[in-house]
Amino acid sequence: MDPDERLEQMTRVLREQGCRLTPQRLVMLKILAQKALHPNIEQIFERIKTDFPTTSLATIYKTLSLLKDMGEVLELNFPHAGNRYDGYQPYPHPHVVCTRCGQILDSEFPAIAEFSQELAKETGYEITHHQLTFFGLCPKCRRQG
Amino acid sequence: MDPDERLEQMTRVLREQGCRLTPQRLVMLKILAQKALHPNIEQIFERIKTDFPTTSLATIYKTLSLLKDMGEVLELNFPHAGNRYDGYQPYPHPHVVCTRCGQILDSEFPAIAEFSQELAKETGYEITHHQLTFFGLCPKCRRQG
DNA sequence: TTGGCTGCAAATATTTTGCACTGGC
DNA sequence: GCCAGTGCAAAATATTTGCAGCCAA
Repeated sequence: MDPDERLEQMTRVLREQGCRLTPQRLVMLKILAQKALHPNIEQIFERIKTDFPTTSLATIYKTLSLLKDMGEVLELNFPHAGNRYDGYQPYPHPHVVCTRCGQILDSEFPAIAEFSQELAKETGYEITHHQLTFFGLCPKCRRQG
Repeated sequence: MDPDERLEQMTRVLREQGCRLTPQRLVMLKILAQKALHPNIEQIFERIKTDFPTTSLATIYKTLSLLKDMGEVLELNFPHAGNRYDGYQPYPHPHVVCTRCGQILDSEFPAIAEFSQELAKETGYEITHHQLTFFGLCPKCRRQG
């Protein structure tokens, strides 16, 4: 899917849920719909402030929380790179994180879905989602010692 | 391995690294060496305070940081259950977390080691560790709606 | 004996909350 | 015009740092 398509999809869902599409939110959705960006709160904040200088962090937090609850944004918890957000692929998929520079790659590992089902059967848990992250050094940071 | 064995192992490593084994640390190691406990900072703090009421959180944080750096404790980052710590199995392994009550199960998924190597080859990353977590409801919380 | 460890307090960092005002629908 | 959304400030959390005194080795 194209990021523009995804943006349109997100705006549609927001409207359908009876949420308002403020200009601030539109900028935010544009950022989140980008492919392979994985921005953190601060990056979203800085970007929105270029268009709307009075925007507050609280608004970012509130809207992210809304989008998370609607399943339109995936929150990624990376101890080395802070929380990141992905609205382009808002479903679980593996990530590779550079613990030095914070670069993030997307990946996929189909076998995990099957394992998740086995695990649910084994443990009696109702498993709703998962998070798989690989940590290490990206090629660039490896070269820099 | 037995938790007692693991405890002995941890104390040995600490000594070998030239670190001091204070009574506070011994209590802390005993907690961390337990199997399937996965305590958070607060739980460690409360437990140590029963023996040493003047213990401060800063000490807990400092010692945990030390143990993490030595690879003797694994830090688990769970958005729903706060950071947890595992000194019994201080190497990556999957966890199943109940998002309601915070219960945590250990698991294992051997296929992931192979995938990690493939990923390293594919991406050029030097992958050092990973974290795989499944989120959902435990049997008990499922029954409670 | 002594340098790492502890504990207190203060500084940081991060996220949440309350509330009056604003503007999308 | 209504009420969800915004923005400011303050509060609540979470983690780190500095330093004086203590004690395990």
